[in-house]
Amino acid sequence: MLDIVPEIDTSEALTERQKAVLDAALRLLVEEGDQLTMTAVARRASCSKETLYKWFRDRDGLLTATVQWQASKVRVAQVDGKGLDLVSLTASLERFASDWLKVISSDTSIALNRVAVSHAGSGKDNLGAVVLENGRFALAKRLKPLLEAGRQAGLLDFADAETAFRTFFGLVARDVQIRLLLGDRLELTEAAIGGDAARATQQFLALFKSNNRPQGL
Amino acid sequence: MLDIVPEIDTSEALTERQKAVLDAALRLLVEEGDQLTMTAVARRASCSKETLYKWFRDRDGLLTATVQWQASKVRVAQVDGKGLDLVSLTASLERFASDWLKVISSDTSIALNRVAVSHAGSGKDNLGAVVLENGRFALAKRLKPLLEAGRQAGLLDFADAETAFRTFFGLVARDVQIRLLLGDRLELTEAAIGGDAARATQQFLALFKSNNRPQGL
DNA sequence: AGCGAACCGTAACGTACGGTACGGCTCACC
DNA sequence: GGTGAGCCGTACCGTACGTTACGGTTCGCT
Repeated sequence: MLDIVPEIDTSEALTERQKAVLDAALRLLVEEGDQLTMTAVARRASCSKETLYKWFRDRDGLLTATVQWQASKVRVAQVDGKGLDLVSLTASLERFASDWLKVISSDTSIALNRVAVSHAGSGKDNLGAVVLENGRFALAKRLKPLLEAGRQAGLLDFADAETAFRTFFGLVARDVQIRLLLGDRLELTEAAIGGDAARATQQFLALFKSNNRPQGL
Repeated sequence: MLDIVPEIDTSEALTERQKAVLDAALRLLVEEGDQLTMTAVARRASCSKETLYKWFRDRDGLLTATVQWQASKVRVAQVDGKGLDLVSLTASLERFASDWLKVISSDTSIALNRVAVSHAGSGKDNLGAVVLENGRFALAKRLKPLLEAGRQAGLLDFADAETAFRTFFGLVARDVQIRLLLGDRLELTEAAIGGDAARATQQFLALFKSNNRPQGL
């Protein structure tokens, strides 16, 4: 009995019950690491495996839905470029840096990235793409308008917003994400994150501030 | 029949046959992704599973030995700080950056990091620690003397070598490693790597060159 | 030549897990 | 009150894989 299974509605239209199931999957993923078996999810969510398969088609569908459900909950600040000056630009950049560090150092992000990395190693890479789309690329989409606004306002000087973004990304994240993914203990206190965000922002401005461009670039 | 199994000699004293087995495991890991089953390794290496278990105790031991075997083959350039001037410092930094980009973008590194990340998610994190030790921390151990020499020579100005290293790391790697681990196609040509290494080095020097320190740091 | 250790090939075992089937319960709707 | 859809709990199936066991073969050593 082969049936044409409709595409899972990956972005929205989740019932409250389904959200609760995905929350349970999320909690399980964070707590138990890779032990995200269908049986465990069903038990944790107090639902049947049959329901999981009906709602999410298969294990991959459940994982994808879980990642997207988490992504829909995490939204970093969005800013507009109205009346931008150096002070507000600096504050916005620091905010972005701080938000991003908080995200990538959260247990949830670590767990989701781990499962996505594992998944990317085994053929179909949809999960990794979803994580990237909702993580690094979503951040770029939100940060680039700010960078462009900074350039329009004559505060920043760069040739390519993508390149500028990647430099900012590197200055902020450094070795944090890979170390956390590899299991390195590296607790980031609120204060440490604030300091790192300020440092990365100052370094970024030092490299890209208008009329203050360092030689050799 | 319980036997006291001696600790696996994790660093050296591998017979040629054992090295050949680890090479086979490495090739399999790169080609087949996470399908590194004991059966597949035995078949690929033309040895018996019994031998695998005798030599490496269990699957974790085999993975660990494989990682260390690969690490023993990859050695980035080491430099000494004799007669250091800005030109040679720049060249050395570029060399480090280029080597590191080549390493993290290699199929082998990606495969090993993937399996280590997966492993870190499931309890015992030894593999992740081994990868970090032979990757990011080994790089730091080799780069820091150069940075210190640069400071001694009055070329660089920084308070903490670790912090300076992490900034360099961020400027070089940016989002490359996480994107590759998550399955993003991102082929780095030889030329692109060279350009990135030069850019990262210039940015690093702009931030840390002596008497040229940007304001706000 | 004879012996024993090491190793190969393969079969077998136990278990874990993805996926399916089914009986029973709840509840909205007629 | 009847009915049917949706869901829970659980048993079940097939398979993949880690690990062990074992017979046969090679090979160095005496």
